[in-house]
Amino acid sequence: MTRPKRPLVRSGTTVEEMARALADEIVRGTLAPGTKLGEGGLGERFGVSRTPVREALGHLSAMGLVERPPNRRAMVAPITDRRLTEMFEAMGELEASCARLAAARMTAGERNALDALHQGARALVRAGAQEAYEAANSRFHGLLYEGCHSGYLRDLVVATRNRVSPFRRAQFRLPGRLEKSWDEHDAIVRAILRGDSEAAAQAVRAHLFTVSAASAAFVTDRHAPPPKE
Amino acid sequence: MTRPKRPLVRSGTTVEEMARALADEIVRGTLAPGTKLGEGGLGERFGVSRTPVREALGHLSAMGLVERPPNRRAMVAPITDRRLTEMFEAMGELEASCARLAAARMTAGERNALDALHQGARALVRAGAQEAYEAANSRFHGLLYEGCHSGYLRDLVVATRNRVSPFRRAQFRLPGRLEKSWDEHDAIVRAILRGDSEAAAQAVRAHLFTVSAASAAFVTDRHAPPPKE
DNA sequence: GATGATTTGTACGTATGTATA
DNA sequence: ATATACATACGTACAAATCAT
Repeated sequence: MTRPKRPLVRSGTTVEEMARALADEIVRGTLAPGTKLGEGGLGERFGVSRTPVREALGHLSAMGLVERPPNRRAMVAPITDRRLTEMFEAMGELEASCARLAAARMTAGERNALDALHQGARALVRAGAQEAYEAANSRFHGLLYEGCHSGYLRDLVVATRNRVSPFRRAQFRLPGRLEKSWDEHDAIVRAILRGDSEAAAQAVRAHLFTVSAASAAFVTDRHAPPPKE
Repeated sequence: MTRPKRPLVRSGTTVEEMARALADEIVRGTLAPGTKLGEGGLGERFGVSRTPVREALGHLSAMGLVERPPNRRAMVAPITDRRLTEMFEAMGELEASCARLAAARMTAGERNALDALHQGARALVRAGAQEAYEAANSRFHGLLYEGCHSGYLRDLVVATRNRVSPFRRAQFRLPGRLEKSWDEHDAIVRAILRGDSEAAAQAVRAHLFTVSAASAAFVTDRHAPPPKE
């Protein structure tokens, strides 16, 4: 919690650092939706004045991660159940688009990398290595995003993924989820390897649908957003 | 119970006003990509100090409409040909997703409104009313975005549309473009009215593909982004 | 409902970094 | 290559709005 002075080796500007740090905490779930973010408090915490804090909040607000009502404290964007459902759905559509394009465009090297990663994950499933599988899962989807060879589409899907990520973290704790996830990935990989765009898109939609359902099982406790400070 | 102390005319804070105004000019093409936006100049123009200007620029930057290199003047985001192609492609995918969902979810009223608008536009095509058709075209696509009943997906597609809009303005000036556009819309409407999701998605992709090609014909004069001011 | 304490919105000053003659 | 001009990054000051009592 002690961030006394600013490190002289700055990767970018102070604002970017803060925005990244905060975005990270929001995405990781450390900062729960609804948490209020006073400018003064943040400034103290990061050892800067309110000006850069405000700018960072501006970025996060434009990213949709925080809400900023005029003259009131900013807060981590609370998400209604309806909005969350919509985001999962959009996520499915976006990833399906990625997969459709990836099936047609991936290089041989990319296809091999995808398959290798996927086959390697089989061992993690058998071992029940939840953490490791989660990481492999992230890389798997990342390869899909890159495979579509469209930076813009990748940006959209990554942004959406970040916004739903606090809610999908726990899904792998459901019994049997690892095995099912691997099987679903398998259908995706097969379709892509044989270059079947429509099948790939369809498989991804099916996969994301179950992810959405599994995640929803962990989000039963949100209704109206009561300010939880 | 509602007692807004502040006149609602002032639709938000100064920053929001400026951000909207600038975004509008960028989207309309009044501010060409590459145009440099000095903080001092903008502040003078809007009659405010640099602080709110900076915040507005932060918003626009996060939206991707302006680029903000550290310690240098901000500029209207220059777009490479590659990026533009990617955005048109993503636009097609997003609208196709909207259409797929719309075909399954639109209410009877929404279907009627879509069909009515479309049939009405036939007269505009015959009259060669370019301006009017362009407006009808906007409403047509807007109805698709609403018809998917997903606010999040709508936001994504609208944001993308705004970013490519400076480049698609001129497409209707191509000879025969109005007729072709109407025919393509017709395929979309028919698929939606009969509830055929896949056909609707496919028709939209085809439509956007030709829009992209028609627009590209007007964007032959951009290569590397030479600072143009 | 009125009043004092917080917090935000905006202005402006200074230091530092970048481009340019 | 050096110096000059200029634009940005951040800090501080104060008014207006909000909230808590």
